[in-house]
Amino acid sequence: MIRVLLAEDQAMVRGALSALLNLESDIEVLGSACDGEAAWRELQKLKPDVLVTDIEMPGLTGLELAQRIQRHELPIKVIIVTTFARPGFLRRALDAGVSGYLLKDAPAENLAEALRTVHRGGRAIDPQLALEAWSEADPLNDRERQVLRLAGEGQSAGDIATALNLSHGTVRNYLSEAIGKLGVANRIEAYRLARQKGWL
Amino acid sequence: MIRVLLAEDQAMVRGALSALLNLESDIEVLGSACDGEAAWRELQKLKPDVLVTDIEMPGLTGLELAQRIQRHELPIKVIIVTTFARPGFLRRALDAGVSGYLLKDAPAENLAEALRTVHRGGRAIDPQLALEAWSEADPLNDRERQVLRLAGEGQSAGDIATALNLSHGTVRNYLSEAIGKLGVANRIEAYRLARQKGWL
DNA sequence: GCGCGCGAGTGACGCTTGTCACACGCGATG
DNA sequence: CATCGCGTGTGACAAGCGTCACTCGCGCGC
Repeated sequence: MIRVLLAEDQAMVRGALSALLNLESDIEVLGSACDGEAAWRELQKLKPDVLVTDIEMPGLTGLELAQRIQRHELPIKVIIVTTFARPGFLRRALDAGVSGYLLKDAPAENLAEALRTVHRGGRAIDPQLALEAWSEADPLNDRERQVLRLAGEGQSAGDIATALNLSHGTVRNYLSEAIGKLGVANRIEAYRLARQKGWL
Repeated sequence: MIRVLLAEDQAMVRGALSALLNLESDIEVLGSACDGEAAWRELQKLKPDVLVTDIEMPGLTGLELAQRIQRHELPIKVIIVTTFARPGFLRRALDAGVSGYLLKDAPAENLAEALRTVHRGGRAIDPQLALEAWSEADPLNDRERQVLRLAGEGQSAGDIATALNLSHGTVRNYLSEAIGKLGVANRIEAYRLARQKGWL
């Protein structure tokens, strides 16, 4: 019997996934949580074999949750199930020691299958995403990331400078750098591209 | 027996919802589709009582699908199930004659309940969203919307002008209008705000 | 100690944006 | 018919943006 905890912020999807897994005779859904912190508490109480978690959740994200499990060396496998086919996310997930990474685009049967594979000690990584993940590294450095994030929220160079205690000119230099590295024409495209790749 | 067709682009969520609904003894999932066009074809073949559809799907969106059903006066109720609590979306959905509008944030039991209500001829609208929907009207006109959409993709005034067969100055006038109406400082914020409200 | 790279800042250049006042044509309304 | 509103276009201006060449200081390796 594979004992599973489910973390997913959208209640309807959570309920539906739970129904889906409970159809399997060798899988038991112990419980579910609507955010990372709740999942962390349940985790310690219920001690499941596998945690199935989304990435985007209020408060603690699925990636941070996986990191925390790794740091505490808990004997719990992690499977990430997410909407986002962002190579950067998969990379960070692997660094956090997760055993599975599936897309919500994948057929529903894959989930139970992945659970079994992981429970047996294997790994279940979306194959085409795995390729992309190693093909392209994040070219941005920390400053460029910070600046780009704020620029994407509509802040001007001046605003960003104040927020980061930099000079207005330096901010524009970083933005220019980022735009150049990403091969796009302006900050908006740069933000969109970086975000889509999961570099944020 | 309530006969249901499911339209949802994310295969895993689709499978999970299907499993969820099939647990109910009075509900039968006839089939499912992964985009709007596929749903439209299935609809005519299977003639379900109720269509449960997401909004964001490749090609034809759930809203457009609902409009099409309304125009053809098909005897099929529509329930929208979406991630987005955007007042503008609900508004457009109601204009398209849908009977239900649920958020994926809502508890999973609500879906079956909503299906029954709608099948009985009632309506199932997320209550708190219903309030917001009438509080704020979309201040943008068609041109402003088009221009803002393209601006949000990083296109310059010149690019947008070419795309819409307008002059470069006119595009800037529209953008300025939109920025003013939304009370923000630049195109990026304008895009974000409009998008969040569902005015897009 | 010297040079090197790197983070940060400066100043200048030309282009893009955001704003505004104004003009034109056209359909609706009086 | 005159007039209004509306969509569109123009021209001008200031501010912001993207780029580049250059500077300064600091830590690191040789």
